[in-house]
Amino acid sequence: MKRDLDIHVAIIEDDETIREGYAFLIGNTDGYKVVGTYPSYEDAAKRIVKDNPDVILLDVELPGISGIDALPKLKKILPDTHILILTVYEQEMLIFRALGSGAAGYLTKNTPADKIVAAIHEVMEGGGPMSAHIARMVISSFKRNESTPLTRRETEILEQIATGKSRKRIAEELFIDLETVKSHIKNIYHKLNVHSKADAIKAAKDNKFI
Amino acid sequence: MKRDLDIHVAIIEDDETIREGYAFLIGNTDGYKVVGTYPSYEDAAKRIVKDNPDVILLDVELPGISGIDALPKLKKILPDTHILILTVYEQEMLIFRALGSGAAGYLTKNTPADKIVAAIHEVMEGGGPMSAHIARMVISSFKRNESTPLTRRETEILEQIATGKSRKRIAEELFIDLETVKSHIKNIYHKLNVHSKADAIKAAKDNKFI
DNA sequence: ATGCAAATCACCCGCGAAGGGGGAATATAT
DNA sequence: ATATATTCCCCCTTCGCGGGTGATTTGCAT
Repeated sequence: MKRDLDIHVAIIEDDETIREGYAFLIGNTDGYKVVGTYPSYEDAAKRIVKDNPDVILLDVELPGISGIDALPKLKKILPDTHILILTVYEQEMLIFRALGSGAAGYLTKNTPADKIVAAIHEVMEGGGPMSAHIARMVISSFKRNESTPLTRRETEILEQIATGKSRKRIAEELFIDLETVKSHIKNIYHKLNVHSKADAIKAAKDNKFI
Repeated sequence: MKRDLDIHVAIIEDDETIREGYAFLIGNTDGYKVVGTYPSYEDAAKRIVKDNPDVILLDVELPGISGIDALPKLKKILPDTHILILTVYEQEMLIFRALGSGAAGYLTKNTPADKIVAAIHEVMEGGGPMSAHIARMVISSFKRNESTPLTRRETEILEQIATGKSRKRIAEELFIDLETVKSHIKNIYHKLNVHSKADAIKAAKDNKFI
């Protein structure tokens, strides 16, 4: 029984077996209705607006335009539709690009069918479903390196430098003398073994000191 | 039956009812052993190293030293122990501070008991369990504003500026003339209505253009 | 109490970078 | 065709940046 209260789901996935498998599973779950399945972004573009899904399951490895590149385009034509990435890839770059482009969640393809249905529900409730390993990568992207060679003040000043502020402005905002700031910066450069703002920022970011 | 193969769990939580409730639930789950329960960080500090838990459930609202401040201290004395934050608060600042200090996951207290046990297991398997709403906040922290007034090239150059690179260096790395970079920066400043690097970076970051 | 690290301030130098004004020639879409 | 993006060119002044060498004070730990 399909009703209008159902969550409308669309699937963009090139592998027919997987695509129809998901469609069958989701379509036969109470409360869900599959309004469209497409083998590529190009195919989806033609019909997805009038199919008007609430949630799109999007594969990243698609022929033609990749899922990652399709994501911002889909968000543009369907701004209120939630997009769930579904992929075998767990590369950091892909994950962060997808999330930056407005993906609502990121699942790996080994996710069991019931978990995918649960994820769709979670997305509709304002959640952000992620596979365990993905969540770990996302969390560790926040983690700072606690064994920094920099002192508290040095770290603080380096953070200010990273916002593009001049030494003078940093001095004013920290209520210390310009010479003090210069002194700290010199010490930072020595510790990080660099000779410029840009290199210090890069070194610090690479090592998660800031 | 408690064995050495069990996952050793410690609980730091000031509310005795909640603390003992969790301890009972986890302790009576096969495969888990509660090795310590403490009402505060100060109490935990005395015994937690020899109790040597695999996972700590950490409340944020503790008397004395808060859970957030306790987190880096705990990571220092037990570097290989996973810490799960358990709280009623869903403030962005708290969440990101906790994750930045090395929390392995972040659960809200309305999480059902079986989900908490599942989260502990997930942590041990290298996952990063989060409550749905938390995960959403974490994900949206990555999301860029797609309606930027800046062109692609301008965004690209502004990103380079935000890394502290000089205009000359940016020109070299993008294989364009210094004058072109200057031109782009002038346009960026006009569009963002600012008159300095620092203000441009701030404006762009506030609006998630970069 | 003594010692060390952290944080503060001082004055030197040379050079390049930053910010702002003007204009103009090519793409590249739509 | 027209707009926008991207590229390049010239002018100008001010100020910031990187580096050298030093001193002082504060606070924490042994």
